[in-house]
Amino acid sequence: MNDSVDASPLPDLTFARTPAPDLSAAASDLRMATFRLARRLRAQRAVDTMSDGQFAVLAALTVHGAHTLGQLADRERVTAPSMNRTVTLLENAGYLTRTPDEVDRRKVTIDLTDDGRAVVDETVRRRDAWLEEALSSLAPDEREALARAAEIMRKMAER
Amino acid sequence: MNDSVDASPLPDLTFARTPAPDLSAAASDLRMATFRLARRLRAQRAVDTMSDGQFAVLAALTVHGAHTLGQLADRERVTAPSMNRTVTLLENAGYLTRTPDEVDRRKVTIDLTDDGRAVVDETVRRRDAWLEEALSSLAPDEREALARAAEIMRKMAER
DNA sequence: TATTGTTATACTCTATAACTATA
DNA sequence: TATAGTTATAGAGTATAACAATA
Repeated sequence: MNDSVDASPLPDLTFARTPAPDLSAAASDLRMATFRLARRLRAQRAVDTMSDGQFAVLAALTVHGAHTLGQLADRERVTAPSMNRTVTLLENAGYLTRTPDEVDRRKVTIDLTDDGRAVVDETVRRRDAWLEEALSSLAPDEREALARAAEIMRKMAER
Repeated sequence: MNDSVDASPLPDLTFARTPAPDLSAAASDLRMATFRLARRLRAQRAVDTMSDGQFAVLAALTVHGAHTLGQLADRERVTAPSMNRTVTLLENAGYLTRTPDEVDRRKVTIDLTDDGRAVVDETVRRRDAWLEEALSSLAPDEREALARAAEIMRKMAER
């Protein structure tokens, strides 16, 4: 276990707020709810010996296709040596492959193996299975409220 | 900088889902929205050289008061030696104090210093300030939808 | 003996600096 | 010279095992 799945990296802080009572209470509530649900979701994973950072690489390859090392490092906002290490671990585990670029021989193309794809699929399946179960036990109008909120939250996150 | 503030530990995966189209699409949307907003919020912090794990300790002390080492380790789901190391770093940085327990002299009481409290306050202030700003630019009915959703999300996270 | 905290040691993930190969 | 990737090295965070002090 390399990863405290249900720990609290960012605890949900309930504080008395001072300015603009309506908005600030809403902000605190939304912050707490977001962190708690994210933590709960993060606890669902397919290979629980895999770190978030490793899984993020597999997921990026799934969503955006093959990358060079530098592209992966940029996307995940880590340095090239850090990404290199992560990629090496994933390569050794059989989840991805490194292939020299035929055109520019300084580059390597990194892509998922079938096993790597399976890990991503299974993790996503577990997370959404848990969420679907939770959603199915809600009232229809509650589900609708969440659907609406999800759209707004994504818009906010893009600010 | 010890911490990739805006990296993507758990990328937002958009997949074609197979079963129960309504619920599964809703689940994917909510998962994505939750992770994105959480990531965006996490990027707001007072001391950007402080890890999430260190901040979590300060926040726990703020919310729940003084702890023994064992209590902190249990709360954050790490081992006692790990927590001991984190506490030592925070103690050296001047954010908390260790005091031997007068009654049971095996124990130590760990509590915030004024500096530690200031870090927590400032981080929470920044996060909520960002959120308040974002909320204030929404339509009133959107804010209402988020408020309702926050309540439901908290309920779901407790499952 | 059991509990609480600490130290010893090791492995992962991160970084910066230096190096190799290629453009 | 500049770029892409890698290797060398070090610090932070995690763990398990062993130890010291106290109950």
